[in-house]
Amino acid sequence: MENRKTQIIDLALKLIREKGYVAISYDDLSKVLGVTKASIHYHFEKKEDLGVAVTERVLQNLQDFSSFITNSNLTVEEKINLFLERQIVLSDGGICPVSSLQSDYESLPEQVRQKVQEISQLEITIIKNILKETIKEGRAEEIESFAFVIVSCLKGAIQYERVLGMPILPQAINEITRLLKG
Amino acid sequence: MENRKTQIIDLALKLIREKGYVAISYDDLSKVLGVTKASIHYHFEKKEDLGVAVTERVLQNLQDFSSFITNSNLTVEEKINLFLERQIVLSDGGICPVSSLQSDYESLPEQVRQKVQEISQLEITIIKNILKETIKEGRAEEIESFAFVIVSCLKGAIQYERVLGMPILPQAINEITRLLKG
DNA sequence: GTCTATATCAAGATAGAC
DNA sequence: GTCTATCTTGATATAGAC
Repeated sequence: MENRKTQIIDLALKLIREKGYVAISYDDLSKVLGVTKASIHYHFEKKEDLGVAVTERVLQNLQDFSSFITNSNLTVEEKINLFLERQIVLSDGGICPVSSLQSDYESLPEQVRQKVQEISQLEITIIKNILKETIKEGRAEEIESFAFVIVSCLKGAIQYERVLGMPILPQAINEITRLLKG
Repeated sequence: MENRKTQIIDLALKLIREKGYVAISYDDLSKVLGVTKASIHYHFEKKEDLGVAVTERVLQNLQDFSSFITNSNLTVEEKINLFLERQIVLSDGGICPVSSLQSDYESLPEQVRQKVQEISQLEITIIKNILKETIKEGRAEEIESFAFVIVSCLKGAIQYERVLGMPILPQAINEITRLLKG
């Protein structure tokens, strides 16, 4: 069942955003899906295989977003807003999957690590390319630094938001928007 | 041996910054220290006890830093620089312990969670209090938002730095400093 | 493709000797 | 205070029936 495979990836992604890659088990997955552990092992022989599938999904989503932004006729402001608001969606019901995987980085299997690297790099590239349009006169290093600030800030804010139970991400986004205008 | 207890906390903190709370085991600790698992269990009966000890250490460090800043005659700029540079030290050889514990939040025992909450709150309070001095005319919400941005950004930058192997934290700090002046 | 059953291993934890 | 020994549980993983 190809659908079951998708279902497992969906659930794994959700649980990784809640508890992290290390903390989730085939038992967690099988109980929620109402199947046996062995059934999950059929679709993803090793946990590493599941990790690769999940990170490929995350990378694919990001690549799709990147293409959409690049091929769109949106203004720079609209592109930035989309990028920022995407983080709100991605943080619903957990932390950002990228942050979760970054935290577990040292414990990740090699193939999964490489995917996380690709994803992290692409996130920065996307916002860097958007910023290039807005600050045409800006020096390359300044654009890069600002891209680092934006991406880092979004990810960090989601962490504090979950722990403190306060709307920190929206406030951080407001502040970033203000800084970009001013 | 009271010294052994300290030694265990030191090592646990180091490994949590590398691999996270969930991923470390009594076996990891015992192997590095050259003692048995049972010996670690003597000092910290349950993993939760060790987690509490580690987070108490982190909280204590932060409270000491807070007192030092409050009772000092430093300028606002110097205080901010100290706060920022402290993150560089804390990120040496792993990610920030606070980020690591935040990522594992859903898997933490209740007592440890509460400590992580306290720590996260105190970090924000410290930078908020510093900012209050510099922007006397600033509205409270603006100061709060900017505090969120600074703290979130520092934590996120450390994550990207480790994954991408680039000096992202220094660049982010430069950018924050620039924003505060401009 | 999903199941039962089971193997293997590591983790958290405890009892009791020294 | 540290050890050996052991227990329990849960996790990854495999074999083979249906």
